[in-house]
Amino acid sequence: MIFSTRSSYGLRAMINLAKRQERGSVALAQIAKQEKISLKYLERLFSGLKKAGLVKAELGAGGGYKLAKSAKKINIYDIIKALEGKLNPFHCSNKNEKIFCSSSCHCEVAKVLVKVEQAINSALKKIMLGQLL
Amino acid sequence: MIFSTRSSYGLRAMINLAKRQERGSVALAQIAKQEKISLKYLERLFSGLKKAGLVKAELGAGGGYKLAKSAKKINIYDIIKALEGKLNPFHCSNKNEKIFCSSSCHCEVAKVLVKVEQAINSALKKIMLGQLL
DNA sequence: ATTAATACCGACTAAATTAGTAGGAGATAA
DNA sequence: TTATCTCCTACTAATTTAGTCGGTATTAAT
Repeated sequence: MIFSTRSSYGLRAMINLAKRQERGSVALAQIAKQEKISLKYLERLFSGLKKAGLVKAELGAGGGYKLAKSAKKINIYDIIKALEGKLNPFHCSNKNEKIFCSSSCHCEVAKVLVKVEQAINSALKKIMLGQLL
Repeated sequence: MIFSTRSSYGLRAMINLAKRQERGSVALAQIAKQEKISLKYLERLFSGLKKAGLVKAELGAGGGYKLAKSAKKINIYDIIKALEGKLNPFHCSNKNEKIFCSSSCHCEVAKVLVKVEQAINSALKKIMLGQLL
């Protein structure tokens, strides 16, 4: 049971970006090089971060990404959610349900699941990007 | 980011077992049938649960499994750990490390990771199998 | 205008993990 | 002796994750 590398890659990239955001937008190629992450893969991760409204892009030469708001106001929960897509920690134990259950399901296992989900979410929501710099 | 189906299957099976443990040991075939889980797959899950000291097996005809101790004293954390093998929520962001980092790593990402790990673990440790019956 | 640097996009492939199957061997109660 | 169990190892299938490929659109600088 783990977050995928998307989370560590994306978090590292966001930290990298946040550290340098005064100097205007930063090209992904630079971050990719520094953090030793595949550029193409980073591009895809940032597409998600942009959709989530966490970063803004500037197109063209000299362009790049910058944080959409102050690092102090960016929640780690939002970053990881944008990167992972979903944060529900369990498969629904009802095999017919292809979706992940959480509050919608009322089996015994769901009782555990809900607690874990709440614990993860509240832990993540307490941490702001700014605290990690 | 999810627990694998091992956790839901295993938890359901343990709950099933706990509910019937007065009547002596229960054959996995029964649980598999009731919970609609592949017997062969359940066997493998229970092998882990047995190694972790959570259940005891009785061999031969009329045999089966029973809880190694009272359901009230069995921690959900221990069950899930036995089922999943590992509970570290992140890949180490240091690509050279093939292992999962947690307290051993001191990068910025690890700060997040440690909090999440603690949150999950303490949430799981608060729940006993007996509470889910 | 042209060029170089950049984000953006979709389709594909490779690798890893998870889920599940197959075919038994060994133990024990009936 | 037989049927019912756990237990074990090796395999295959399915799914997810990681990463590549090849390009388009946009913009700044020359």
